[in-house]
Amino acid sequence: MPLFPEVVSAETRKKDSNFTHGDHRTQQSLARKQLIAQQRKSLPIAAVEKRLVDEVRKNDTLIIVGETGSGKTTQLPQFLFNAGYCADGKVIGITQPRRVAAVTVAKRVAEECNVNLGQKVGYSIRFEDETSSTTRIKYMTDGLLVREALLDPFLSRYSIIIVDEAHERTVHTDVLLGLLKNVQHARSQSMLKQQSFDRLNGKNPVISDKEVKNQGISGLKACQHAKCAPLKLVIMSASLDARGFSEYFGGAKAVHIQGRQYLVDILYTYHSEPDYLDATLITIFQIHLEGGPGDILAFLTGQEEIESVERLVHERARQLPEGSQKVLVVPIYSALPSEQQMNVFKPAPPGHRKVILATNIAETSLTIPGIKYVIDPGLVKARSYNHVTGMESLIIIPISKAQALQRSGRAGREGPGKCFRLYPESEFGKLIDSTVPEIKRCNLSNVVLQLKALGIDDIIGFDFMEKPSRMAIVKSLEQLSLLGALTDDYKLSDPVGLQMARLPLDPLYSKALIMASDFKCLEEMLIIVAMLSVESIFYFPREKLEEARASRKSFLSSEGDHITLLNVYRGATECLEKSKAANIKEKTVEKSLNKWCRENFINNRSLKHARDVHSQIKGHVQQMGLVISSCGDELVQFRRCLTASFFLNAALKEPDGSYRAIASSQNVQIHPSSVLFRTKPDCIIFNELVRTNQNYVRNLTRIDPLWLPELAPQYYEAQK
DNA sequence: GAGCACTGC
Repeated sequence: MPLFPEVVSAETRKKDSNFTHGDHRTQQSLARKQLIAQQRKSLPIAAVEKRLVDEVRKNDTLIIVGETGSGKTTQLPQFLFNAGYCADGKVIGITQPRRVAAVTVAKRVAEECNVNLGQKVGYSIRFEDETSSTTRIKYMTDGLLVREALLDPFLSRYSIIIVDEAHERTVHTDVLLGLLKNVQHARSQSMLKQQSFDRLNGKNPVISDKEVKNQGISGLKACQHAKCAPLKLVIMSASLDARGFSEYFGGAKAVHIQGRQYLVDILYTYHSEPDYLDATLITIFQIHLEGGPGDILAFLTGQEEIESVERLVHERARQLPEGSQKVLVVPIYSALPSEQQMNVFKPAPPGHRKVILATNIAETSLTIPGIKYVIDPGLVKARSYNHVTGMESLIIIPISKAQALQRSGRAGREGPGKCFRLYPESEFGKLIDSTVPEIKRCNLSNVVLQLKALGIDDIIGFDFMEKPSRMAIVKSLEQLSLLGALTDDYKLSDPVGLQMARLPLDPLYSKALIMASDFKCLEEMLIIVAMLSVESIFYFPREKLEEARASRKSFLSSEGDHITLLNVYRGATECLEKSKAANIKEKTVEKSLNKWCRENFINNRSLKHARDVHSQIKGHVQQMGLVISSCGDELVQFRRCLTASFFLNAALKEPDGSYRAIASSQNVQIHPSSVLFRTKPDCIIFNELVRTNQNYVRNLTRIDPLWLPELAPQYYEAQK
């Protein structure tokens, strides 16, 4: 029996790009069209089209609870388009928490509508905009829509905004929900004003400053003249409990759509397992020896666990009786280079069972075909943030009930499956219902800065679905003040605060760019900020650790990690320029860069990302009128600039070789990944403070302690 | 001597 997932498969995507003419092709494309029509008709949501459109018409805000496979993401926007919600050139916007989802869904819907991508149906994500003036159904990431609100506070081009996967509660989703609630209110107010004004046929309606403040929206005046029709909101969630969303939107109506998911048998252990890695290993082989065909997906918490279980599986597989089915172990986690990530999609060779060892990446981000068995130890590595110390930590915690459900669902995509929970059923009852929203677990500086830029001055009074603690907000306000982004009365400062809000970066990095303009090393800082904004540039595979280390030496700077990163970026640029000069095709240029990455143990995905960030940010700073100059070999100048920018993150060496972070008085160690791990200079500036097994600082540069009072007197003079 | 997962006009 076929299963039609909401997101198109890789095979479907391939067919998109291969579209050509010709008789055979025409026949194929006709068959494909029929298949699509058939698939659409058989989706659970197809039966309730009229009812859904009616509910949207009747309710300003509608909550849709849709299970996996209901087809809500691809179908609802088309229903609403057909119901006339794009009249007058208005757009239906659908937000997704992830880029790939926005792209693949948009491609699928364009195909279903039989249009080229970027025409009626398009998508917009960071670095990629596949939309045009004719786009009416627009898929995008939620973060992008928040950014868009900075330019158009009323989101005036949208008639409807659909927030998909709202149950994931990313920071962006939560900020967006608050923002949309404001915009919806403001737009219905503006409509009322407009209507009463039309009746009175007098002058322009006037809205007082007080009202602007009440609505917490800047630029309301700008919208007075343009007729802003009311904004419809649809919040889509996969969690079974819609109450939270409904309450937040003033008792909004919630409807439920059935999904299409095969039955998954849930099995629990009798007792708690003290060693979940060993339990995972035992279960893998129990399934392998006793279970029917089908691949196994085991959820582990990180790279280290995955690598160690991988070794253990290999060892034990050797002891399997002669002639029994073999095991193919495939690891997958975010930091793994993309070529190796792709291995999870390859089917196992004949006579093999595939065992996938994954982090949370396989919970929502990747859908791996062929999974029949899921092993779930019930744990996850999660980020938490201490607002008092500014310390981030990665801790292993129990998952939520919602996560357990999501994980087990991975076994029922293509047929009935089994999920082995490595804990007793009584433990399941003790799990929290859903994961704590990210907004309660992260540094809020960026959120606060963006809200300020949107004209919302009272952050503590802002109507978040779940309010972050007062302390968290106050700390962020303090940090932004220290960076000069806020005035004495906590308003956004001009130009520094405004410029910082415009840059899609951590506020600290935005400030560093502004500083670098004064220090005449903006060229270097652009590179550093881009490199610091991405994950793990260096790749250290366990089996080639020594080679990888030797390779990093060629980029190493004794001044620290920042200049080492600078050297890597320049090395890559040099490689690109060389192959460009050789006048070869663009594809070959890319290939030679990938080869360079492989040879130098650089993660090519991270480097590509850094290059994208670099070019985007460079565009922004140029627009802002900052001068991009280089300090050349005067790297002291650059290190002084790092000091002036990151003065809040300085640490001094203690007699025992550990460090004391000056601002928070915490005892920290240099992270072993730093090039200064052995050198241990007297005074350093760092970018990250992370607690794992110990308190670690990462991404550091050696500085002269005397630079601190000289370059950040506002902080270090007051400290004395 | 060590790196959950996402994301940004």
